[in-house]
Amino acid sequence: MSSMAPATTPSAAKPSLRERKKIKTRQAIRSAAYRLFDQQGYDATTVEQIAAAAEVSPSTFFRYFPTKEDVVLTDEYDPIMVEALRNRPADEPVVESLRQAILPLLHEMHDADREESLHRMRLVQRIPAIRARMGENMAVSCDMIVGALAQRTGRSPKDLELRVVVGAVLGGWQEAMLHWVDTDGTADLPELMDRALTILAGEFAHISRAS
Amino acid sequence: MSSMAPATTPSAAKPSLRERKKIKTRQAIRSAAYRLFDQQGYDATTVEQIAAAAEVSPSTFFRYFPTKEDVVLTDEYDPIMVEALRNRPADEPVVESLRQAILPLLHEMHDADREESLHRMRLVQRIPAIRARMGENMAVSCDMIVGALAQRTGRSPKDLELRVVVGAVLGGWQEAMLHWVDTDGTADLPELMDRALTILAGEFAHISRAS
DNA sequence: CTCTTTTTTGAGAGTTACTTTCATTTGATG
DNA sequence: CATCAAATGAAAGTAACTCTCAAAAAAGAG
Repeated sequence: MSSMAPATTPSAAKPSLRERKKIKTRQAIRSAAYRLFDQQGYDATTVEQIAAAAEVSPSTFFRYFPTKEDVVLTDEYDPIMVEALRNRPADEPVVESLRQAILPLLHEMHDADREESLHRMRLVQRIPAIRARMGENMAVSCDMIVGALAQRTGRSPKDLELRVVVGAVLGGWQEAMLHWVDTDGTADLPELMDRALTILAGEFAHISRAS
Repeated sequence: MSSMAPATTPSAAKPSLRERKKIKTRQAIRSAAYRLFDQQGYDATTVEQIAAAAEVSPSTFFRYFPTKEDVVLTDEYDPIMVEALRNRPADEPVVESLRQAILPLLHEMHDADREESLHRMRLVQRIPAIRARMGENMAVSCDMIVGALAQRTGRSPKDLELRVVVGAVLGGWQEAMLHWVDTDGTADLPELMDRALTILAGEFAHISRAS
């Protein structure tokens, strides 16, 4: 999902020297950026400063991150999520599949990167530009998830039901994450998300049709 | 909600000459912008071109629209929505209040501005920068709606249930609108949204707890 | 109508994110 | 070592957005 974690080396096999250098540079840029964001704020920090602090040229910065926002929002979980969704039984209800795909991800994130995730979500909450990009990532994730589910269930990717359900779950998810930030990360994130889904079940159960 | 319509003169009483001029300028800029977007695409159109086509200076452009994206995304419906939510009975279920507040808005939009809404949503769908801003507006709307509902029901604005439900409804709403664009606006938007809510009710009804 | 006050506008210069190009370096490979 | 491909840096360019200040236009009072 949007704005999760910056990949804790996803099972590296045998990185060549070049790869290792690339990874190191990437992380050097990122941590320099976070340091500066903390010191002077996001907007007040220019890309040139980040590049200088990481000891690379500005052009190198943009080679690693297409935009300044991408330093914060790099989503490495979408493919995992799509894969998880593909492997669910074809006749499982959509929401249940989503739950089963999301919760393990949250657990992994919670165990491995809690501090950094919190840091990142705080920026998402505070900086409009980042919130905006988060929204875009959301839309992209939504498309991918809908695509995966459509394929699995043989429906069209334009199917109203699919899209609405996925959109709703992601919308609820985002709010759950923001709530988590509001509590300063004291709550248990996966448990929070589980609760969120239960809430939705309770709320929507009474709706039929009206107008 | 985010990215709806550019206000069809919301019950104008007696605009002074100054006001009238302002409105005219605003619309001149907007229609010039839409014309150019159609001709050359959004990204290829610079603010200077828009200003020139509308016969104002670039500085004037930015006085009317803080960013280029705001030409497309100007939300005049949030206050109406909040007002509608305040006037609902205090013990009404949250989702029902949302439905009752949203549907009339969609009807109004559908009757008054269908063509322009469609035009706008097409840009939302196609242009990443606009989609991003749409996401941000979404978040802002979400906050406002949560705030209104929190006040009405005496809950905290940080209340998990409230936030998750509102987030989910807005997420579903957005997808419904995008679906509407996919059908080229042939569907009836309010009916679509009503259907979306019904779908959610059906989907979430089966969830309880697991893990 | 005239003078004063306030608002709107335009011109221009400045900042910064982001792009593009090209020459140089540096790690990989036979 | 020699050759090839990839990573880097320097530098110039674009366009969105900001800021300042002075001119023009409207509102209001005498």
